[in-house]
Amino acid sequence: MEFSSWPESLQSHRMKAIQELTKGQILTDKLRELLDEPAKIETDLMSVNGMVEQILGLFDSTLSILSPSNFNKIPYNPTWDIRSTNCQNVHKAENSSESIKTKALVRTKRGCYKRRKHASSVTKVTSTLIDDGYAWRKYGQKVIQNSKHQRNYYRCSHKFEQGCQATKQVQKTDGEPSKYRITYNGLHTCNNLQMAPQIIVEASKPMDNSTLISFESHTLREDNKAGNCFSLMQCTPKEGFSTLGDVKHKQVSSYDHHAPWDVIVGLSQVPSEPMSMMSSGLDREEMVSSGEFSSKYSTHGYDIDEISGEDEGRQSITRSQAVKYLQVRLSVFRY
DNA sequence: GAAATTTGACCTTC
DNA sequence: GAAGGTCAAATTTC
Repeated sequence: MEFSSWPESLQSHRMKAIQELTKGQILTDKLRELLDEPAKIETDLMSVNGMVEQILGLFDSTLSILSPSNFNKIPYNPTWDIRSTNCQNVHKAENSSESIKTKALVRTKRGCYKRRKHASSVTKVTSTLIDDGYAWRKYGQKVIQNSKHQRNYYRCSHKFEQGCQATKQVQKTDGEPSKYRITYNGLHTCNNLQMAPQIIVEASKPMDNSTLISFESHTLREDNKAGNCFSLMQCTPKEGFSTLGDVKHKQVSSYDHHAPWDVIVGLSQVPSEPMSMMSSGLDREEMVSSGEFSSKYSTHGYDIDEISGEDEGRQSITRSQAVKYLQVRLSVFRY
C-alpha cells in the first residue's frame, strides 16, 4: 500500500493503523512462541484463544481506521447509494405532487436494487441468538424452500443515515436441537459499533466450539463496500431471545465505549482490496485460496459451526499457517 | 407520535 | 419460472 502517497490529513490514520498492527505483530510473535511448544498450548489454551482473538480484533480496528468512512467524514448523501442512481427519478416523482396515475407508475418501479449474490458473506451457526453489537432493523421475512423455518432479513439501522450496507439474515436451522444460522452480508460503514461485548466462555466444553474465519476475496463491484463481516458478538443471550420473533436488535450506547484489547473482539469488515494488497509476503494464490482458517479453540460461548462465503477456491489451513498468515499480513501492511 | 415490525408485492438471479 | 432478497405500506409497539 502506498502510504507515502496518502494525503497529509491521512497520516494520523496511518500512524494509528501502524500502532494497532504493531500490537498485533507482538501478539503474533508471542503466539508463535506458544505454538512452538505444544505442551504450553495444552496448559494455556485460554491464552492462545485470547491472543488469536486479540490479533483478529487488531485487524478489525486497523481496518476500521483505514476504512473509507474514516477518510470521508462527509454526511451521507443518499444519492450515493448504488440503488439511488437508478431510482433518483423515482424518488423525485414520489416527492412531487404528481398525479395518482404517476404514483402508480412509480410504485411499479420500486426495488431498484442489486442482489448481492456474489458479495462476500459470513455465515455462522449459533445455538443462541446473540447481540453482535450493531443496531439492526428487520426489513423482511421469507419462507425458504426445504426449510421449516422462515428466514428473517435485517439491515443496519444506520443504512439511511450513514449509508451502511450491512445486512444480515437469521434463520433457525432444521436440525435438532435447532440452532440459528446467521449470515452477515456487506460491510458496516456506519461506525456505530458501540459497545464491546462481554464474552462468556463456556468452560465446560471449549473444544467443542470451532471458528472458521473467511478471508474470501471478491472482486470490487459497484458496491465495493461489501466485505467479510465478523461482527462483535455478545454471547450472553438477552431475555426474550428465545425465539426469532422476539429478537431485539437494539441500539447500544455510544461508539466511544470500545473495550480494551483484552476483550475478545471479532474480526470484522475485511475488505478484499486491502487484503489483496497485503498479500505480497506470500504467494498471492496461497493468500487468496487460504480463504479461511479454522480454530477448534474458540473461546466464544456460542457454537460457531461455520463461517463461510462462497465456496469457490477456499480451503482450510492449519493453525500454524494461520499464524504465519497473520504475521505476514502484519509485516507487509506495516509498510 | 415516532420507531420498529409485519407482510404482500416487486425485482433480480439462476 | 422458481427462489430468494428487498421495498414500502400497513400495523403494532413503546
